[in-house]
Amino acid sequence: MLTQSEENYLKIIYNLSGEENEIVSTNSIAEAIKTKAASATDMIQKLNKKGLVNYHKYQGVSPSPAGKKEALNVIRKHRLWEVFLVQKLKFKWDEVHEVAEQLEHVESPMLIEQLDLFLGHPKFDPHGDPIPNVNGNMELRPTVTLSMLKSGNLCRVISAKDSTTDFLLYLDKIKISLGAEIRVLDFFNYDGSFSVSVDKSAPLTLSSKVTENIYVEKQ
Amino acid sequence: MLTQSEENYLKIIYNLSGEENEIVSTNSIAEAIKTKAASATDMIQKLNKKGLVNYHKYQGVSPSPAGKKEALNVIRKHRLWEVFLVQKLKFKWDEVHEVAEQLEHVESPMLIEQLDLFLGHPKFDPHGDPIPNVNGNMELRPTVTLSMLKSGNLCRVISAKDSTTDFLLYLDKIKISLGAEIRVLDFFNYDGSFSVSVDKSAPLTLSSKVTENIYVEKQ
DNA sequence: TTTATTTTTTAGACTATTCTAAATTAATTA
DNA sequence: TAATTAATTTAGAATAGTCTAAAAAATAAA
Repeated sequence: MLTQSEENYLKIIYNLSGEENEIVSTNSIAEAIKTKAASATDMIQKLNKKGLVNYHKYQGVSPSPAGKKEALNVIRKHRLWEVFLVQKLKFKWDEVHEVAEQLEHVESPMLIEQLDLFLGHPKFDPHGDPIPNVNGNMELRPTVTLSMLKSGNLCRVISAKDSTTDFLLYLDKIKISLGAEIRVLDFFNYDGSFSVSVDKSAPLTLSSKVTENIYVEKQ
Repeated sequence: MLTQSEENYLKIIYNLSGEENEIVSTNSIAEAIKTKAASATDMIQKLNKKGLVNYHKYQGVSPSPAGKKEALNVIRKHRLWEVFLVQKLKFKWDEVHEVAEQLEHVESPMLIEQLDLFLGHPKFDPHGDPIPNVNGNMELRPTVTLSMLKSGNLCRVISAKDSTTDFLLYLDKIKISLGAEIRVLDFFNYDGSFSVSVDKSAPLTLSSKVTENIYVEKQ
């Protein structure tokens, strides 16, 4: 069993390390976790003793396979909770992080599996980050925007490419929320605008600037 | 801001103290929290310094108004999460406690208000315990059982009077879950059995033993 | 009411985490 | 390559919570 602090360090080391398992500096970890380098060193050494990171004094750290597995589990929990907060509890996309930081440390495999089921096994969080499955596997970030679809296509909203408050508020106003189902009704070549129906609503016109900034999953 | 440990102590002191604000012994607190009396004394003194309990050496403790308020907030969170776990994530009524013990410490007033809204402002948890509102006010435990209703009455399931696994499994089997809407279709004087419709299902016959053990809220 | 028992508190130690300040190593620059 | 700067680690202290063992107070029993 890992402590909250250990989980946080592992998650951040994994995130900073990236796909290529690059070596991460003590300072970058300390900065990301908002603590001092000395504290980071202490924890790194603790994680090293537990076999969760690869560490060589003064050289930096990278996650070990075991540490990567733990990190992915925390990330899975974090992102599932973010989906829950946005889709079910109507949080704005920029309000979820702090709460998800707490929820991710709740320990109960059953809780997470049931939450995943309840949310319909989402593949991305509200920021478009992929959600690892129980085995730690996940998809690549979404690449299909609403603007790429044709008349008649049906899709589901994954996230916003532009995550400025202005844009999120606009989406909120026109009732386009994460998980919403959008049908493309028409496309106007003249200005690139779309006519769509959101969750079976009356037709709505969206400018090309808007459709280019909405990531969707084709149905 | 209170620590998790402080919240746990306050909750337990409040629970042991009861409606009458009785004085609670150090030993009973230690036992309830599964720790040693010496540890309980330490924490009691800490809470006393913070003005959250009334304490006199060797005499025992009781919650102060401020401590009571904090305790009720934790209890509110605990019970709302229990409802969520049972109603939305399909936990069995005896599986929720451990997870709710963790979730209750997540700090975010917005989270709890939105959760409350999402659940439809439930007044009782799956064990029939009342859920305090934001001001700490709550109803008395439910007293109306399904057996007290008449033909045509509509009600919502609050909890089970009998919480043995056997009974809970039976309820599960016949699809009577917490929050389910039950309409009384008919009553048979001969054996006291009821014909009911659960969530608009086809008629179902329930023995008097069953209807007497289901707490409901009349609609 | 004195003695025995139980309860509660204190004292001192231990773990986990964090911090500051100093020491050490690595990297950069002149 | 030597000196300077930056990054990292160690040493030692602080806080929060817990524990065991011993002391003190309250309660029960003889």
